[in-house]
Amino acid sequence: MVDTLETLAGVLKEKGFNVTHQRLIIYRALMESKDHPSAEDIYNQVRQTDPIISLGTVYKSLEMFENLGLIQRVNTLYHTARYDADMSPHGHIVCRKCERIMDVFWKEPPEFPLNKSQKHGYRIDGMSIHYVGMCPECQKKKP
Amino acid sequence: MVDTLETLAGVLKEKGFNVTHQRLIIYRALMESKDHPSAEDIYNQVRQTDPIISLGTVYKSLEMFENLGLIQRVNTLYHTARYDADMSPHGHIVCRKCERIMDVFWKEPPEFPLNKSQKHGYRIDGMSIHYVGMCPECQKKKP
DNA sequence: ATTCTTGCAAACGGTTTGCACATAC
DNA sequence: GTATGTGCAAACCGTTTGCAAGAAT
Repeated sequence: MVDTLETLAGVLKEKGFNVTHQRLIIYRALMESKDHPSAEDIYNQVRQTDPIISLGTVYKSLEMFENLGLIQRVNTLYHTARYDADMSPHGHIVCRKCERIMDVFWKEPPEFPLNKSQKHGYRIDGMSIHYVGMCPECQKKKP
Repeated sequence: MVDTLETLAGVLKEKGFNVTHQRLIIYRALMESKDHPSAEDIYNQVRQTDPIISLGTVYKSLEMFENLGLIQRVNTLYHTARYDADMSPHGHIVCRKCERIMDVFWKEPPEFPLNKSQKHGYRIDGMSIHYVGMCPECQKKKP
């Protein structure tokens, strides 16, 4: 996560990309969100202040931020991609019913280094830990 | 993973589902595959012996097997769902370029019990560990 | 002035759905 | 004979793409 929008602007400039109003508000919406929103969630959020922004722009900006390593997509088993501006090491718990996602933090983030044979020749760039379960609200509902 | 197709038939009967030719060959195709195929991969495989099977049936059967806990969907960040008949605890390495998936086994499969505050009230049903990287073939290609 | 970016709308692709016919039991 | 499952095709929906108009530098 970039600490401030000024830092985002710095990264964009440094890489030769323009600093646009849309990129700033999209990044801010994700940074201020705590519930791992989808592209459409972000779109609905930013539309409140910029009613003519397009969903396509949201997708293009999110893809760019991800390529720059500023945000991550969260791994779920479901149809819709979810995003997270928090790049510190942490896991996720996903509700199998409503797909709500919560963060899991550890005092010491777990590490699972792989040995040579486990790597199968891959270069490893990252690791994620992911729990599946049911959130408190969905546990109360009838099946 | 169910050891044999006879066991699959047993599970289906026990739950009140019919044992059909299609379900048997779909499960077998997945069980015998080592590369975490997509629904369409499985469809192309079973079509070789049963040319009039439909892709819809493949999807419906896979969903049923997943609900019965006989197979799992593999967590990738990409558009297409991938399936695995191996239900023993293991992780996956996914190539960010070609999306090839390899298994990761440990002598002692890692466990990460969560404490009360980490669970956020969720009931936890499972955990998965997931590496992102680049496979040997894609490392050789130019970007 | 030039390059990059946006908004729009159509296209795309994996998945789901509805239903008449077929199959398992 | 009845309930369940299949094949087919259309619908669905999140995402991507192409391009003319607009904004950033």
